[in-house]
Amino acid sequence: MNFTPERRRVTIHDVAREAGVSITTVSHSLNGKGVVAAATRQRVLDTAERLGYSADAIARGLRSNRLGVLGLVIRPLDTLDSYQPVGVDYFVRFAGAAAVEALDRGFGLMLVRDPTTKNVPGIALAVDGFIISDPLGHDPVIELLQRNGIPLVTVGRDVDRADFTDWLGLGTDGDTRAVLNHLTDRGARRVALVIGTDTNAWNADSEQSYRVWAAERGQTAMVFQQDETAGEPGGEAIAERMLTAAKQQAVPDAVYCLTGRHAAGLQRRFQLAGYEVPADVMIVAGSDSEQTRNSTPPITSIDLAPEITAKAAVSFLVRRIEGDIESSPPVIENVLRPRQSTNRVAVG
Amino acid sequence: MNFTPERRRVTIHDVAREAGVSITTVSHSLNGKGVVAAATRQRVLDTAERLGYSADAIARGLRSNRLGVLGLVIRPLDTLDSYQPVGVDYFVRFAGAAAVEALDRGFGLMLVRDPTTKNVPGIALAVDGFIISDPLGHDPVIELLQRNGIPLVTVGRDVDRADFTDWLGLGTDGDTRAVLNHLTDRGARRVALVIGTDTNAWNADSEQSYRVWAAERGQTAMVFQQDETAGEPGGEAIAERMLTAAKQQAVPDAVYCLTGRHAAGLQRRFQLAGYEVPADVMIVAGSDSEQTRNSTPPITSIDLAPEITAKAAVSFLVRRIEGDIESSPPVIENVLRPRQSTNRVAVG
DNA sequence: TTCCATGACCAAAACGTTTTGGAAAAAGCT
DNA sequence: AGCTTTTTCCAAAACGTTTTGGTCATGGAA
Repeated sequence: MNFTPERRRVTIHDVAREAGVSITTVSHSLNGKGVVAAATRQRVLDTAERLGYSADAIARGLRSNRLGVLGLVIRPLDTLDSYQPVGVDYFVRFAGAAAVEALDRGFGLMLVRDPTTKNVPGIALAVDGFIISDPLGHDPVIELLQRNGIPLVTVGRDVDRADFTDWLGLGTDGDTRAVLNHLTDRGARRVALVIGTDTNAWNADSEQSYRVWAAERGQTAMVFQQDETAGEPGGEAIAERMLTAAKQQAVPDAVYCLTGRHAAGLQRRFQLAGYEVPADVMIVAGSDSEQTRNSTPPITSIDLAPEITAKAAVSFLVRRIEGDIESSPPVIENVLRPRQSTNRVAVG
Repeated sequence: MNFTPERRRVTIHDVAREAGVSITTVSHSLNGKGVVAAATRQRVLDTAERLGYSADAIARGLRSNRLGVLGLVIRPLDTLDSYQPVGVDYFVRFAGAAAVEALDRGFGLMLVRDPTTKNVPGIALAVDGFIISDPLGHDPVIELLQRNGIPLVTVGRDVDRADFTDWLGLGTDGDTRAVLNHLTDRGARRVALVIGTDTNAWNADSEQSYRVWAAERGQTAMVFQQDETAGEPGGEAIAERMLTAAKQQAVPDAVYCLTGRHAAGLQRRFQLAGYEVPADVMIVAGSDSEQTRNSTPPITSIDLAPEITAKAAVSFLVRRIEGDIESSPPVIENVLRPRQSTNRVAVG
């Protein structure tokens, strides 16, 4: 036995007829809009309750241009081309938290892949607003949404779009300095940085902060780049390059990898070459993940707190949708989780 | 500078005016519905393209009762009350894969929390259909959706609703037998089962299959139950109970825990008591997760292949929505990943 | 009494589509 | 030519709301 019953909703007309009033009065009573006598209003409310009426979201959406749905685009997943990157729990946690927060505010949350591609459902452009996580430089998605007048908020700014200010900072500068200071506190002298290749703010700002920090200390900057999709083998490859440096002097005694997978692979390769972690080289990851938690030794990481970021993003977007032009985006605070990979006492 | 431009869409009327035809003709041309001269049709298509027209999903939804959105409710997450259960990647992968598959079929995917609760956005009941993952017994969500005539498909059946047949099997019986046979092949004599407390098909069917299997072999069934939310400590607690059994005879030499977190905790507690894994006791988990992969030793698990299940669920639901009453749900095949926790040679 | 507020309600328009039931023009047939 | 069929198009209805611009009493102020 299968159920595909007649889809007959109880409409506002039914309530109006039953309560002996016009649909206007029903609408007003339910939404507290017009002026309606208390007694009448109560009668309408009761019959609506009795009939199990609730306004059709689509019809309402058509009339009031407000669907009650937020769109979420996670750009790194678009480029990763797989939505199941094993061990990367940041985005999942982000999406889950965003969904819950949206629900709490009376919105649904729709996951959407790059809406500039063909075959994207029309509904994508009908949502009330978008959260774009980690946009690329000159991101065409932002372009498209702006052209359609759809409110949007990004998590991490578009590095090539200085005039767009509705973004939440990721606290990248603070994080980077926290990591670098943590490392030098433990005696690191030559800290290298490994970033990804996506043109997003996380990569760009981390590099920028690192270079400034290095310059302040008169240290030569050592920046390596590796594709986000390369995973642990990508980390190994970078380690390979570091180890085969021309002069032994140039081999770093601490490495800050933004992604956890690079960090895990890199640490393994260093160990294979006979380096002790943390004694000979210390490792830090910019994003906590399964790999950082479970490497041997466990890798010190920034816990990116996607739940907090997601909540903030939803709340910020909702304010924008509701016409709050002023409120400025909150600043996200992340926390450094020291683990064994940097558990070394400072050397005078 | 903030962008909240006027949200003025180009409508079907604009296209009609520009092309010098009626809106009927535009609609027909675009949807290939009526009969329209090839030349006219092309002209309409061109102007639509030129004006960047695309039909408003809401208006279309109102008229044709079809929004282009699927709803996804993951019941275990409703009971877990947190959407960020660390280490549980099954549902994230499920949601991601479902979103992608839905997109490929021209649908959006909306994450929804238990829609029977208050404060759920009206849009939830306006979607074209629902996927309910792991429904509870007599699940009120199913009840609600059926009352509203919304097509739905469940992943894992509602154990208390025999008349509802639109569900995808999880292959639980096959999985259970595969695990149990794997264990006896390696010499297990007293296999215990640890299930959760949710009244879903996974728990129920696993227990059922286990009991039948035990009866077939004349083995006394040892079934333990532990709350899903209890996590690793919950697994430790169960191990505690096993170890303090009245007679030493009753201590199992192999344990099949459905959830990875129970398995990890249980294994740790056994090791603490001086048991060697897999020599003294073998452990298997019914759901691969971070904990099973990274325990010491790594725990043999069923890889639940959420991507395949999700794809199948979406495809099944879409067929239902499109009125295909016949097609019967596909059967999911999962795979057992042997790891060190059962790496023992059989004892004659 | 006349006038003007005010309170309570409602008819109709509007939102942007799809679809129904034609109508007008063209073509074919006898 | 007269009739029927086919082709091509369109006006209007419908989907279920919200909102606009009223109408009609009622009551108080002049």
